[in-house]
Amino acid sequence: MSAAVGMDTRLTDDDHESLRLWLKLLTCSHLIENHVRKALAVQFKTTQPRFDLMAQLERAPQGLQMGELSRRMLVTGGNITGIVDQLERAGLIVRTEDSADRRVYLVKLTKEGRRQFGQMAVEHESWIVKLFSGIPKREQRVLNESLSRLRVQLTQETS
Amino acid sequence: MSAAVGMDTRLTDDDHESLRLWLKLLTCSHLIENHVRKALAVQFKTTQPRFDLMAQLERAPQGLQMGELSRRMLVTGGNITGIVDQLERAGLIVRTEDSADRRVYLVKLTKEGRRQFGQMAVEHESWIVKLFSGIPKREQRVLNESLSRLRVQLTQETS
DNA sequence: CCGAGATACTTTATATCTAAATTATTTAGA
DNA sequence: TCTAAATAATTTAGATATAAAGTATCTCGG
Repeated sequence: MSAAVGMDTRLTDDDHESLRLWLKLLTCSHLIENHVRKALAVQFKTTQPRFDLMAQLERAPQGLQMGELSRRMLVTGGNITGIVDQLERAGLIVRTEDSADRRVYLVKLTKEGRRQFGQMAVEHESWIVKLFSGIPKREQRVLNESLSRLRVQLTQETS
Repeated sequence: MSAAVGMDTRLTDDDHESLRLWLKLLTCSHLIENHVRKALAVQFKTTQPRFDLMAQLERAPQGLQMGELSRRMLVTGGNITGIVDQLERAGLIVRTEDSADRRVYLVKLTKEGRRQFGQMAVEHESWIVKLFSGIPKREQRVLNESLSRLRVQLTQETS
C-alpha cells in the first residue's frame, strides 16, 4: 500500500521535520506527565489538574476568576468548574464572591491549601529536575528559548 | 553575561530552569493539541486518540496487539479497548484473532480505514507544518535532537 | 430606563483516561 | 501432569476533558 510506504519514507525525509518534531514533543510530554501523575497520586493522593490549578492560584494571591483559570490552564470553563468543586470540597481553595460583579467568583487558596501546595511544589520540582538531569543546563537553556519562540508563534497561530 | 555581577541572581533562575522548561514544553503541547483536536473535529469529525491509533496501525500493516498499542501510545490498556471499540464500530479497523494465542487480538486498519487515514494524514501534517512555520528548519533540527536525547533519558528514568 | 446582546459560570452528554478488579488463556515449575 | 503465576484483554468506578446549551448578571445604545 502506497500510504504505508509513503509514511515511512516521509518521516525520515527532511520535509517532515516538523511532524517528527511534534511527535517527539508529544511523546516527551506524555512521558513526563505520566511520571508526575503517578508520583502525585502515590505521594500526595492528588492529581495533575488539581496540582496545576493550585499552582496557578499560588502565583496569584489576589485570586483568579474561573474564566482566567480556564485561559491560563488552556482548558474549557466547564472543566474548571469540576476541578474547583473538588478542591473546594477538600478545603484547599475557596470561591469568593465579587461584590462588583455577581457573575464572578474569585478563587483563592485557603491557608491549608497554601500549606499543602508548598509541600507538594518542592517535591514536584525535584522530580522535574531529576527527569531533565541528563540534559546539560546549557542545552536546557537553548531548548527553553526555542520553545519560547514556538509558544509565541502558537499563541498567534491558534488564537 | 559578565559572570561576577549576574552570579547570585542567576543561580536561583538556573535552579528553576528545568521546571520552567517543563512548563513551556507542556504549554506548547497543549496549544498544538488543542489546535489539532479542533481541526480534526471540524474537518473529519474525529478525535485525536482515534487519529493517533490509526496512525500507529498505518505504520504497522501486519497489525498490532492491544497491549502493543497501549505501550506505543503511552496510555493504559483499558483505554485502548474503548478507542478500538469506537473505530471498529465505525468500520475503520478490525480485531483479528490470533490462532497461536487466543488471548490476543491483532488490530488492523480496514481498507476504508486506510483510505480515510490517508486523507487525514496529509491535512494533519499541513497543520503541523504551519504551526511550526515560524521556527527555522535548522532550529527545528536542533530542537528535534535535544528532544531525542530527552526522550531517551525519560524512557530510562520513567521505566 | 430598558431590552438585546455580551459575559461568567454551570450543567449536560459524551469521549478519554487511570487504577484496580475480573475473565480467559498461556506458561512454568514441582 | 497439573496447578500457580503470568499475561492479554475487558470491565468498573471515578476524574478530567470537550462542545453546546442553560442560567444569571451585566453593559450599552436608544
